[in-house]
Amino acid sequence: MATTMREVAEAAGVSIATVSFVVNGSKPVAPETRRRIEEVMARLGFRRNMVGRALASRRTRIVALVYPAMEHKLGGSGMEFITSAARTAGEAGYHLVLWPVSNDADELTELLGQGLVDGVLLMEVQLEDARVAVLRDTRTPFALIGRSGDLTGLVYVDIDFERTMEQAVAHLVGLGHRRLVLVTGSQADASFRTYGPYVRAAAAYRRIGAERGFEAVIVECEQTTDAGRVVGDQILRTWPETTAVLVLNEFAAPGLVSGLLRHGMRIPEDVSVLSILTSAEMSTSVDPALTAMSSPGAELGELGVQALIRILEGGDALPPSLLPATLVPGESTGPARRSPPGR
Amino acid sequence: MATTMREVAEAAGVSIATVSFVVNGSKPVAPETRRRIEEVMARLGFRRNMVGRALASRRTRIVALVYPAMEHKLGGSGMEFITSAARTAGEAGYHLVLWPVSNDADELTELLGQGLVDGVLLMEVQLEDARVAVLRDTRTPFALIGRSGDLTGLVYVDIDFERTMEQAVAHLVGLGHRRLVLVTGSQADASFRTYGPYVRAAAAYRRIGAERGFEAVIVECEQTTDAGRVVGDQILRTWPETTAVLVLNEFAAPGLVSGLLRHGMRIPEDVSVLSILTSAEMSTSVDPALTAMSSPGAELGELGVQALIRILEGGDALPPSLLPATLVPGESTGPARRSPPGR
DNA sequence: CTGAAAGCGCTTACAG
DNA sequence: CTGAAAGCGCTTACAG
Repeated sequence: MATTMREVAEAAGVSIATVSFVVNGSKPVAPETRRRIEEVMARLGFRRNMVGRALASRRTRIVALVYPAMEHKLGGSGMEFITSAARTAGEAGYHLVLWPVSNDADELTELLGQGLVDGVLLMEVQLEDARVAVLRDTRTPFALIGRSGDLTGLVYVDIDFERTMEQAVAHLVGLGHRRLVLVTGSQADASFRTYGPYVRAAAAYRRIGAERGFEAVIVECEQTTDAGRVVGDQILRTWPETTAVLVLNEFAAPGLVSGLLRHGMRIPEDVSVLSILTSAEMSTSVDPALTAMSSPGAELGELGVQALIRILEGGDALPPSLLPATLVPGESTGPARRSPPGR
Repeated sequence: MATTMREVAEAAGVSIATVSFVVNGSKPVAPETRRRIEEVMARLGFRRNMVGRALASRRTRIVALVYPAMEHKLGGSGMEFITSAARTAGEAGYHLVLWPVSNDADELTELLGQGLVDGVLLMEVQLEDARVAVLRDTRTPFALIGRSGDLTGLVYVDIDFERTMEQAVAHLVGLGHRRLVLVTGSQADASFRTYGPYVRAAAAYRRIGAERGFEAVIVECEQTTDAGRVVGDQILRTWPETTAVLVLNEFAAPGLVSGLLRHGMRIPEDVSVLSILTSAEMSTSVDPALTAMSSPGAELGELGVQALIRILEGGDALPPSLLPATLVPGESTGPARRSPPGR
């Protein structure tokens, strides 16, 4: 059905090697010969078969996106991330396969053994991650989205938690807030125990608090609306002087807002809420619309794929990229109140 | 690095053909020979290389998920859908590549020409879709998620809009509602002009209205929170006797709720809201939590891949599957009010 | 600048 | 039941 290189070669009266040279630009070819070959290729609608090419060149130009099957910590920006990764791969002549795997290292080993992919983009990396060991042992080129504990020799892109938290705090402090609470995700669940984002954001927050001289209050909370409501409660009872809450927990943020509203708090007049690493859909679905530090999902996907392909093409490794989230104004933050909230 | 079949054959003292027979179970092999080969394979950690296999068998066992790059009509259940599709493929020994393409048919033609995939799962199909023509012309096996206009000879899975709308209406009518409004997505945008879900849901709704003897009021609305608020307004002004609203527009639903609340309506005491084809995250992020007809995202992904693989393996085509959404109780629907809403 | 040839790792008629 | 051989569609030293 599809035209092969051999057919092109015959029709152009050359060897298939020569056709290969013009297709790949891998060796100089006489202008007239090249013209003839190109004309034939266009006429026959030739496209080089990726499988033959892969077998001969020992490079499939396929990369795998490996992520935990069960969870969707990616949150609302998941599709954005994945689409961006796939498009970036496509633009570089690569393809992206999806490998939603269990945490079990064996499944990844099995998949790698099939020889289908040249490299792996590993997501949702935990501070200790068995999959990183598998990739190293099998000498599979890989890049991380997010960071594991030992960064020696690793290529990764991640969110810049330092700058993200700094901007978040600066936004609130600029509005006069001094009494803040940070709500992160729960790490009670084993798979979250060493989940980088919470750990790093909390660390950055503590540092900033120390520098600016405020107490860094941090509360953990499950990734659900209900848990968000409960935390709203808890904050009002335990730290009644709080004027602003930062939430790094996309699925709890709406609950936190409605929890505060139900207690008669006005947002942002009585309490400001700033949601960190949130998708636009989630931010605007809440009333009042959340002011948010918007997740750089698409950029992470693009940079991650670029970093991986760079390794595959033998270039110098890209330096680690850290991307801050960007502040997207909403209606949930405003000037700090001067006195205790009125009822 | 990786062990090849030839190495296994040598170590076991047989031909590579025989190794192939035991790996594939494609021909009977003497028990003792088989045992020896299996022992060697285990010892050397042999895994059959997919690329060599693909080239020789003329089947890559890779399928592509083709979807429009720019839009994310999948909404909140997008990741769920894609993950389910990838896992189902994996369980059948296939891989799933992601092809976010423009609506431009050329890009798809180009990708198909590379010979990388055995078949295509086509998403977000419009009632008239150029990509379907490309797939037919290139004789690429494919299955649809959603239906295009001409269904002759097509394999597809889709949401069962008839049953979904019937259940939705039955839920509300059971609560005493008789004055309903259906809010769908806007079709002003060209790419939505012939977007199946809106067309089919509206048609089903009209039929049900006619059967049950109520007026089928339908309003279109952009896919944003703000547009949802405006529509809330419009409904209260134009059809003040409305006691329940059905929304087939995930991103407008939160706005519709807050719009109604801002006008002093109580939900569900004054007006019930039932959100159709919504993700759990979106439903629970709203206060009050939305009663919803939950999108069968994961099931669609699974069935779509199964239908496609069935074609690839030469089995009888699966009959079209239509999956209804399932009612997930929330707090946004309740008994119809008896009199005009109080202020 | 161009070609003949080996080879990538498998599958699959064809013989025996 | 097993093997020798051709071949899938390319790439890539190696010669010339």
